[in-house]
Amino acid sequence: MNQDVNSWRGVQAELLRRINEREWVPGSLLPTEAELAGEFGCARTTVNRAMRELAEAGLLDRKRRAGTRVALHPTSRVVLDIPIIRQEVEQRGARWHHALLEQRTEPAPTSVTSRMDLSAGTKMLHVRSLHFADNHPFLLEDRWLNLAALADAETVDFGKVTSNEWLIQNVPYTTGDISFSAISTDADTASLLEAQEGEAVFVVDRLTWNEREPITSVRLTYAPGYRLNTRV
Amino acid sequence: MNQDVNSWRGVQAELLRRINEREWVPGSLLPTEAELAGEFGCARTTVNRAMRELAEAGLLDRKRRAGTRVALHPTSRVVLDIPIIRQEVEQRGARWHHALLEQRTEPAPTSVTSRMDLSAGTKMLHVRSLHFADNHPFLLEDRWLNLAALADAETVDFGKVTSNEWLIQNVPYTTGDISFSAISTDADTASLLEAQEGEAVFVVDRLTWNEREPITSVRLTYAPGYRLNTRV
DNA sequence: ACAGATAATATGTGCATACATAATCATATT
DNA sequence: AATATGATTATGTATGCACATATTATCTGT
Repeated sequence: MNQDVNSWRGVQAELLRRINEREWVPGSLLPTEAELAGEFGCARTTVNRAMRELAEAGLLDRKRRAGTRVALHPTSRVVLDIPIIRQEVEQRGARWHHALLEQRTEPAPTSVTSRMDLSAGTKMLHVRSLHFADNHPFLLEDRWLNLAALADAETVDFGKVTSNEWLIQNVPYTTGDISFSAISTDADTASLLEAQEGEAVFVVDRLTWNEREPITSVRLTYAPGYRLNTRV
Repeated sequence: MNQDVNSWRGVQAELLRRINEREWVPGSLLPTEAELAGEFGCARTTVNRAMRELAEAGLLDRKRRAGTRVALHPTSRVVLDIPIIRQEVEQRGARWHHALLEQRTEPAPTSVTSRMDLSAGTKMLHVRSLHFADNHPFLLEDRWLNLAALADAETVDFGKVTSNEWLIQNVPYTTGDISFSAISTDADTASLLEAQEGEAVFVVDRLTWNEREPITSVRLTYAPGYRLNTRV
């Protein structure tokens, strides 16, 4: 009974079929929930649930009173699961370890303070560490922690706990901006990652904050050849 | 009345608060839906919806009879909206156009055929085109189309319709693998993108197939400086 | 003590109903 | 013609109820 038309999964499957097989072309108006419920012999609630999820997935556009239409530009929505680094390495079947390069309170560069909306020259906790997969450099983590939000951070030894894991354990709910890009390595980064200077590397910049204030800004510079994979 | 405790959003907000403020620590067992419904003075259905979405988001683990627990390893889940290129350019407030560089049926290189699970040397339709934002090169699209799946494709003029838009209009449901990486430009690509040879660029490789067969393999090489942004 | 049957229970889902809300349409007013 | 007003309607959500399903706990016989 898992795919019956009177289950919401069944209804959803049938709606999907009609969308994919162009029975309902992009932009066209669908029957109302009530009509579909009649056709499928189920409750409107069931149709609603099926359609709601398709709308959340971006396949349908719904408006009260105006009805439901097949989305014109189905921007495919990709879900990336961002694991913590240790997991990412171990998932590849490699042994993980990390080395703390630097842990020091110092004035942050303006590139960091401006992004975090703090005044220039604010002293922050700067943590740099290198993560390894099977003893090869995997990525360089360069992090700035906002001491105004994380007073305890100064007493932690990030050689024992990674800053990432410490944050997950100790900081309540956060939101964040993430951006992915490609850069050429500078000499320092290249030597740490066993890369050649100027080689292209994949970079993730992440800015995290809670309800009231910025928490941390981090740049993850992956060793050459790294690929971030996902499936639609 | 949007955040009342007897609306599912209100319930969800309250549950989130308790999770974030560690009233319910990771791994701990939550009260049952019925109990929470009693506490909040709402129907179990309402609590169910609130909790269901938190479970989908990975914050809760739910099992029948066993109850609901706060997830131990909240792998943050990022949603990337991948728009079609034209939209992406226009969203930045730039004028978009594109130029077809090449459209030719030819044997595909093994790097393509192997990924698509086709025999080496299969003839495919090769389409290369350059997308512009305000007359500056934005990205290079290098696409291979499986003619066995897309017989009509050979008759299309991809100078008029982009291959991307043509595929969306003409190919039913597809799934795909996407991978993001950083590479150094070769001489040819660099000149097309007005980049310097060897400069780091952001690359998206995408492989698409339907139920039975591979459809297309495409590499999008962005001009230097491109960033892919999202929010958690 | 152990395996297997049986009961208990928390979540998962469907339904009928009711009312809320936002967009649209039709009508009346200036 | 432009604008305000109210009716209409499709979706959004809450509720009480019923039953399905997966899992755990308990009981039973050997």
